[in-house]
Amino acid sequence: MTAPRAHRAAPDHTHPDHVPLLTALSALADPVRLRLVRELDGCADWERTCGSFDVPVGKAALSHHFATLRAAGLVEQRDAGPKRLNRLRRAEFDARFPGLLDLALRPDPQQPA
Amino acid sequence: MTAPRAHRAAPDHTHPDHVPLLTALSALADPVRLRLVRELDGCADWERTCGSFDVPVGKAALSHHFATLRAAGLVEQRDAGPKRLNRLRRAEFDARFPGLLDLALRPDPQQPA
DNA sequence: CCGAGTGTTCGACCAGAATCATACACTCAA
DNA sequence: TTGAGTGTATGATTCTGGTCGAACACTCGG
Repeated sequence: MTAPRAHRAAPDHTHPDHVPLLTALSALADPVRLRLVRELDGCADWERTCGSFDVPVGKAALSHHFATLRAAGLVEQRDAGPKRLNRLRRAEFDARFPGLLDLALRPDPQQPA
Repeated sequence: MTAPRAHRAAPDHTHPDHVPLLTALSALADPVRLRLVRELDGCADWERTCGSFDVPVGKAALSHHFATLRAAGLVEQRDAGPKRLNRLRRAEFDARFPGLLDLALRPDPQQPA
């Protein structure tokens, strides 16, 4: 009857509405996180697990980056078994910071990477 | 006849078009620089000298912040006697990063400062 | 009840950025 | 030519943030 009880602590999210501008800018001003956001943008919601991203850092750092993205209101996470699925908060984040996400996702002419 | 020769090295600028996205975001993701940009926005071009800004840092740090802003294509400087006048590169920067400057200048509901 | 897979937490380390105090360079006016 | 005003450069210090390795927690399938 009841939904499956969560034995694992749910990740703490911050809604974009409550995110300071400096936090949002800092979150995006990192090459690894920018790459995560961009890669996430190419996929459907709840499609990607944390470990499925092609970034040159270890598990620990990756986990930390996702925590930063959650705190900045950029990413939402949901537990699915042992994995954790991700979703880019496009609409909410864009409502709080109009145009910023578009800017981050647009290919950068000055960044050949 | 000739224009007054520059005895002082002219500050090195970077046009917004040549600024990587990460550089622009990092430049704005700092409380002091954000304040400089905002304060500069309230004034006419070439109106403010470097020392005329109300920020809680010493001269050296302030000079460094202006160098960062120049490198990010956000600010242009011109020598005027012993002083150095500043101008916010609104149009050029907005053309390169549409909406970003507006976002930085908009009052932040989550930042009571 | 294990064991593999996934992600987090902890501690430490390191690189880069921000800051300061000091010294320096330049410009203008007296 | 001197002095006040303005900004930069240098070196040292401090602090923040990104990173890793290892240990831990949780889930699911055998």
